[in-house]
Order: sequence, then C-alpha cells, then structure tokens
Amino acid sequence: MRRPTLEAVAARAGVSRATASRVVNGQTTVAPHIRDAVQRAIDELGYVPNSAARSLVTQRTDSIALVVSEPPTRVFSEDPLFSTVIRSASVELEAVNKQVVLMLASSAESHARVERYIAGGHVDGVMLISMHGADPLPAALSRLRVPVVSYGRPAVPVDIPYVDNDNVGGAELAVRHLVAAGRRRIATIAGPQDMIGGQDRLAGYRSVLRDSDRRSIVAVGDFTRESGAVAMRQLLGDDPALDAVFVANDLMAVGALQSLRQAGRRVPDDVAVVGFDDIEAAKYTEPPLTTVRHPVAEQAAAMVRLLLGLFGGGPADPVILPTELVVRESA
Amino acid sequence: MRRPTLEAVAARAGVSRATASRVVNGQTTVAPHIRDAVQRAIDELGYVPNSAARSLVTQRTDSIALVVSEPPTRVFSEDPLFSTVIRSASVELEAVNKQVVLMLASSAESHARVERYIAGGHVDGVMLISMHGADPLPAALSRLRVPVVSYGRPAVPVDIPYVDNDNVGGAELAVRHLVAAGRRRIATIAGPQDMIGGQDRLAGYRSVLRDSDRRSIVAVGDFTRESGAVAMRQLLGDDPALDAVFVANDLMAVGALQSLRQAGRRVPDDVAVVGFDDIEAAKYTEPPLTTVRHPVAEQAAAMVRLLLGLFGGGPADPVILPTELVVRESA
DNA sequence: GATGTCCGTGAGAGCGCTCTCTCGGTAGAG
DNA sequence: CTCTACCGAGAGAGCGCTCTCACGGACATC
Repeated sequence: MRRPTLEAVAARAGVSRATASRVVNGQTTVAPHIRDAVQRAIDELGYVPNSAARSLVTQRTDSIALVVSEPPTRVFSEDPLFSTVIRSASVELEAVNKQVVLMLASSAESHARVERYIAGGHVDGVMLISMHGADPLPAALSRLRVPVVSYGRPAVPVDIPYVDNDNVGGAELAVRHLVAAGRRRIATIAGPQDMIGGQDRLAGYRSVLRDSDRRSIVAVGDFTRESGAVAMRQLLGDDPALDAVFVANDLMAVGALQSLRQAGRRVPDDVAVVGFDDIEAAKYTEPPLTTVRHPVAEQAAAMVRLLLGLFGGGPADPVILPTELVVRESA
Repeated sequence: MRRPTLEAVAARAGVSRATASRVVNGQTTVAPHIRDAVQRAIDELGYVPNSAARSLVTQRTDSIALVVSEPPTRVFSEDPLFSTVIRSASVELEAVNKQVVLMLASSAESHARVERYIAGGHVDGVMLISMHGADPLPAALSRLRVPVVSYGRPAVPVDIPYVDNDNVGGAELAVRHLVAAGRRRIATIAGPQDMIGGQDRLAGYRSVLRDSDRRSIVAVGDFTRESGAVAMRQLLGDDPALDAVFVANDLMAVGALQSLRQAGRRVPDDVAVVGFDDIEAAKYTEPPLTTVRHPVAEQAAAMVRLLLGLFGGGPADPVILPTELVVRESA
C-alpha cells in the first residue's frame, strides 16, 4: 500500500507526468481545464509530493537547521528565553514553508555530528544560537558552503551575519537611570566574560561610570539565579555602602534581591536594582524589577529574515535591535 | 563545484558503486583491504551520503517530527517544562542518529500543514505533545499510517501509545501529606479542565478528600501564575478558614503564595501550600514550595524509546512514570 | 497557400543512492 | 580431478521527481 506518485496522478488525469508536475508546482503555462483535471486527480488520490525525490533533483531541502550550541553547563536551554527564540523562529520559518530541524550541540561529539550533518547538505541554511565564547562551531560552520546566520554576535570574530540586541546600549540605559536617580556607589553583577552578552553589558556599565566619574564595583556571576545571590553577598562585603546594582540578567537579579533581603537592605530605598532581559518573573519579584527589555521574539524573527534574505542574495549585514528600559519599583 | 558522489568514491577506490555503498553502510561482507581503500577514498574526497537519494530508495528519512500542539493561549511554550521536554527528546533521538523536526501547531492552519507534512511521509514517526483536550490532532495523526506517540495521555480517547506521569497518584500524595499534617479544610486550585493534567490532579485531590471525610473546596485556574493568584483570593473569600491548599501546578502556586501574603496569611502556619511540577522557581519562593516532582526529562526520553520500539514492532503500551513528593517549607 | 511565431504538452534523461540478482573464483568433498 | 557450495564483488534496475528540449497545432504574416 504505497502512496500515490505523480505518475499515478498523471495517468488518472490523462496527461503526462511533466504536466502534472507543472500543476503541482503552480506553473501558469497549463490550460485551465487540464489544470482542473489534474487537481481533481490529486485530490481524489490524496497525492502528496515525495520530498526526497524532489530535493534529489532540485538540490534544495526546504529545511533549515536551528543549531543550539550551549556550554556544558546547560545555561541556555534552561533559560526562559530559549522557548521564545525557538518558537519565534519556528513560526517565522513555517510561514514560508520551511521545516525546522533542531540540533543540540553541547558535547564535542555532537559538534562533529552537527558539522557532518550540515556538510551533508541536509539543510538549505543554518541558524546558529551559540552561547559561549570558546565555541568552535561558528567558525566551523562559516567554512562550509552553507548560508549561516547567528542569534547574537559570535564571540570570536567570524564572518557570519548576525542579529543581536544592543547590549552595550541597554546596559548604559540601565546605569544612566541609576546615575540620574542620584545613586553614588553603583555596583554591577556581570555575566560570564566568555559570553558576548556578559562582556558587552559590562562594557556598557563601565562606560557610563567612567563618564559620570564613579568608581566601578564588579562581581561576576554565570547568569544563574544562584550565582546572582552569591555575587550580591560578595558585593555587600566589598562595599557595604553601595546604593545601587546593575545586574547583567534578570535571573541573577532575582538572586541578588534575595541576598539583599537577607542582608536587611531595602529595595529600592537602600539599594536600587536594575536587571536585564525582562523575563516573565521580573514582574513578580518583591519589589517588581526594573530591567532592560530586549525584543527576543523579534530578534529571532529578524534572524530568520536575514537568512531568507541570504538565499536571495540579500545583504549580510548584522542587525542590531534596540533595547528599552522598563521602570518598575526596584529602581 | 558539486559534492562528491558515491560514484566518485567508487571510481577513486577502483571498485563498483555497490561495494562502496556496502562500506558506507558498514556491511561486513567486504574484504578488509577493499574496505580500507574505499574508506580512504571517502576521507580524501570528504564524501557524505546524499540523504535525499538514500531515503528515496529506502523509504526512510531518519527524521522524527516533534509536534507541539498548544492551545491558542500559548500556555505550553512559555512553560519552563517546554525546554526540558524538547531538550531531552532531542538528546535521546540524536543518540540514535535521528533528526528532530520541530513543528508548532497552534492555529487550524498550522494543524493542516502539520497533517499534510506527516502524511507526506517526510518523517518516520511523530512525537506529539498536545496540551489541550479539544485538540483534533491526536485523532487525525493516529489515522495516518505513521507511528505516533504522545507526551501525556491524549485528552480524547484515541489509539496512540503515550507516556505520562501519574497525575492522580501525585495529587493524592500531595493531599495525603496535608491530611497527615492535620489540616482540616483543604482547598485546591485546579488546572484547566480541558487538559488531562488539570483533570487528573483534581481527581486525585477529590479521591483523597472523599476518603478522609473532608469537604472539597475548588477554584479553577489556567496554569498561569496570575490565575493562581486570582484563584487564591477567591478561595479565601469562599472559605476564610481554610488551612491548606493543593495547587495543580507550581506556577499557580507561586501566584497563590503571593495572594496569601497579601491577605496576611502565614505559610505554612496559617495555610499550607503544596504545588505540582517542581519547577526551578519552587526552590526560591518564600517559603520554598513543597511540591510534587515528576520526571519530565525522563518522560520525554521514555517517549522516544516508546517510538523507537514501535519501529521495531515493540509493544504500544502506555507508560506511566511515578511521581514523588518533595517536602520543603510551605507544607 | 506557404512560412514563421508562439504556446502548451510530452518524451526522456538524470538526480544519487540501495538492493537484488548474477557471476566468477576459491575451497572442500567425493 | 571434477562437482558442488559458498562468498565477495559488479551490473543494472529503479526509487519519484524536475527540467530541458523537441514537437505539434493554432494563429498571424507575407
């Protein structure tokens, strides 16, 4: 009991396979009554084109790899942003009838597998979400002859077009807000320095502090809630008189709020806190978290558009999306 | 500049295409020195089999669709469990060299697309994650001639093997814990009644209350934090003397804790709270949440094994995984 | 009426692979 | 030394589709 082939459709409609193919592919050079006959045969037989046969001859697969390359710590796939990125990219690709092939690359072994798969021409293009700096994947993929785009600027300089949010600008926004509120001793809990987001947000913090003649007070976390709590305790030890802290992501900010509460500091009265990301949970902290919002879904969608543009010979220029300060009660 | 074909490998190794194919597919009926020669040719040419050509003849694609069918409210893809399921299933499938094709089905239009795609034989099997009862997809897919398994028991009775956790048993665990602690007026915040998880957890609650001769006090939420907060306020209005509440998921429990705090109730002194899911955030609530843990990653992995088993003519029996009560401070 | 143009249709090659069938060669048995 | 058995390798068909090219008929032009 095999699925009907184009041959069967053609036979039933009394035309040649070539004509049936034309109808299936929506070519206009087919006489209306013939097109109708073929269409009827297609419906009656429940014909669906065999994609393997099609891509064998067209050399296209109509599927796109979404490669998530995360550090061994699994930071990203536990991140609430993960779902949003996946979802938005999928929706956008499905709108143009491309399939999403999801690939996780965490171990060296899986890296090799991904590379082999991509090299095998199974996909028309690659969307790469790489979360750590030492990742060899961006470089490796850019060497293959497949269009590749990246979610977020690759940590190593490599010739891949990317879509990122304005991490530096967002951090500046946050810190300027603290400066404008009259805070004097503004600390930061930075993210991992092998991630671009970690680096850039710290750079933004530094640049504003420099301009406003304040001393920088830095602790480093790894973007997890727990690390934020630890870093906050450390900062309070380093400078008990600090009156503000810019935290490089909301997850760490939640941890920081916890430590501040335990240390008896009131937020924002004693210490103002600004986070980054505007995750769902930021609305529900005590007090609600002032944070920097960046358009995650839109960034993913822009990445898809960038890739699709590449197919059409479009520009390969990076896209930087603006960030926005969301003022709640913590600062 | 085309990719090398098997023909090229064969030519270089001085053998026939058939023999080269045997080497590529690891057949043992090839003389060692010939196998080595072919292998060398493969390496030198950087040969990678063309999957389209291969699946054209084998009628297999080695890819599996992961269909996420969520209600229009997008409950699931915002759920922290989402990432875990996706991740675990991917890892498990990649271990056996199958590709994961991710498909989101929310609108009726995307349902049709998914059905067409599956019917088109693009995948060897389907893993279905359906989150709402009225979903026509399970029934539709079970009609196609493709192996299908479901993450969670389908809401409508349909002949699809599935893997689920013991929702009823888990709820019973939770409520028995409250009974054992001497709580007299035990309320519940139930999940949506068009989801299996919502129904079963309520059923578990009811069965224990019945056995222990207590009155049930029920409010219904939709598994979001906000709905949990609303439901809790409502419950306090209905029965100000309630001394415990079983909440059908942690997200709602977080909202409930918030409402309790606002109402001046101490947890667990005045009101004990038990959640369900054991999400990451449950550790960080004030006080930390007692909850029912179920093995999400393992459930996803079991689903993959179930599907792979189906390919080999294995059993199609549902798998139910046990749950476990995690006692923290809220009850 | 012959020639040219254009448009819709069919014939057929070929995409790269797997797999069956066949065949040649070697070894063991008689 | 011949016959049978077996095993490794090659020939070739065919998976279902697209696409180029050739062809035939309708119509316009000279």
